[in-house]
Amino acid sequence: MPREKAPDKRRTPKAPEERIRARNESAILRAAVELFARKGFDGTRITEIAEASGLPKANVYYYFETKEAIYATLIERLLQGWDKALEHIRADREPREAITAYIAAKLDYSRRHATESRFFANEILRGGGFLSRVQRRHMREITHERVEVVEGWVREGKLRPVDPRHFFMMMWATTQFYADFAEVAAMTVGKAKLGIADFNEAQDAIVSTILQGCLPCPASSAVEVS
Amino acid sequence: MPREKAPDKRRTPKAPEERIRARNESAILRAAVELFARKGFDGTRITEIAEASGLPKANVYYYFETKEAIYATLIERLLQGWDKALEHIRADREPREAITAYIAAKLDYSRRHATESRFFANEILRGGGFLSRVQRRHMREITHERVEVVEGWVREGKLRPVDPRHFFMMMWATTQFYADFAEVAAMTVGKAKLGIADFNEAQDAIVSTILQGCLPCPASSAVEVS
DNA sequence: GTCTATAGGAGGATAGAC
DNA sequence: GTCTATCCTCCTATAGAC
Repeated sequence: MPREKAPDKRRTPKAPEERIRARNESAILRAAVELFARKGFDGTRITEIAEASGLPKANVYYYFETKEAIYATLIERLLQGWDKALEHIRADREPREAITAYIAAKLDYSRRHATESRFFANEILRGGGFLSRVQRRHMREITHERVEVVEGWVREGKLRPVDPRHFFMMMWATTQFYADFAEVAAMTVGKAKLGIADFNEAQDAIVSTILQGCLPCPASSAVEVS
Repeated sequence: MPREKAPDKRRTPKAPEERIRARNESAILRAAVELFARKGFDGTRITEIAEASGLPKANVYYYFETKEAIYATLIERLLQGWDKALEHIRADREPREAITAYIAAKLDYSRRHATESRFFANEILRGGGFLSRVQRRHMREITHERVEVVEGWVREGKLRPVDPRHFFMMMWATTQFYADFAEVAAMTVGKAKLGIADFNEAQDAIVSTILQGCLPCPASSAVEVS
């Protein structure tokens, strides 16, 4: 059983230099996403990223060739998680459950990944020019798939005849708001900062309004299900 | 007949220098709001504003002391129009009409003043640090007034018992989306750019879903009123 | 009111010692 | 892998001629 190459310690997944690299890269990206979210690409200085990640500026350049490279890495990363919440919208689920789960998942994302959400919002405000054609295409396709699911529900009479694309955007916009416009949301609920209780209240309000708004009326008499 | 001072021409409302000033200031502000909306405060260069407004850079400094001054002027201007759409939410109106009018007005604003909307969105993403205490206070109060109107409707049983603050934000977020995330919205409806037809479709979808979602169920059988 | 010129400083990026 | 020193560009802002 003994082998001449590395005894058996396949446990340590990486060499020490690799670990340093991983740690520093992640520190840079964490700092960068925050800054890009607040000040945009052009407004963010490499010096700021360096300071916020606790590294000298030259080290940032050691790990990432340019500012664009940092930004592109973050965009790529973001889009990898893009499909997550959408997966709840599946044709084989009942609209009520699927929609409830989707809204809950998106609100949860807004709460726990507010910075990433704002980073993306900033990129869209910028005009989305950093999104590659491939990435745009991916977004379009993934969205369209889910719109078709909603269309199916409408055809089957499981949903009132509402334009699926705009219905979809309603859920999207509403949940995103709590991340991107957190200051406004906090102001509206009358607090300095949103807490988990506020997100729960938001979820109740959104889910109940949307469900009532899109489910066919006959079923709506049983709306206050547990 | 030569007279030394201008004879009787009180017609021109302003002296010629005043007119030049008005024209140039407005050109600067128009260019600036566009750039600030896309790239944020830190990301926007005075040079760009000068180029976009067709003026030499030094002239921009002649009309506005600093970049902050331009930004502050735009913020102030924006907040003056802040209350407009909210005025539809009045206690003496029926919820159905008030909500319909509010959504229509906000969507109309999103369509016709998308840049201003995006400028504001950018400021919020920035953290809202350019809003003065007075301005924040104004926003808080004006919002709270309208939330109270919705609360009143709920108490009177004219609306289902939904948290008025979150209900309010739903309308806000949904309508704002079509300005701030116009690229995403266009992608979702499958076009290169949103047209007026898309806004009309959006309005139908949002109004019908929201009304159905918030009006008490008994009344909802008559939902397809003219 | 307009515009050229420039001061004074900050930013992105790199070279090269350690 | 780390960091100092530095190049060069570009920016905000101002001075002052026209």
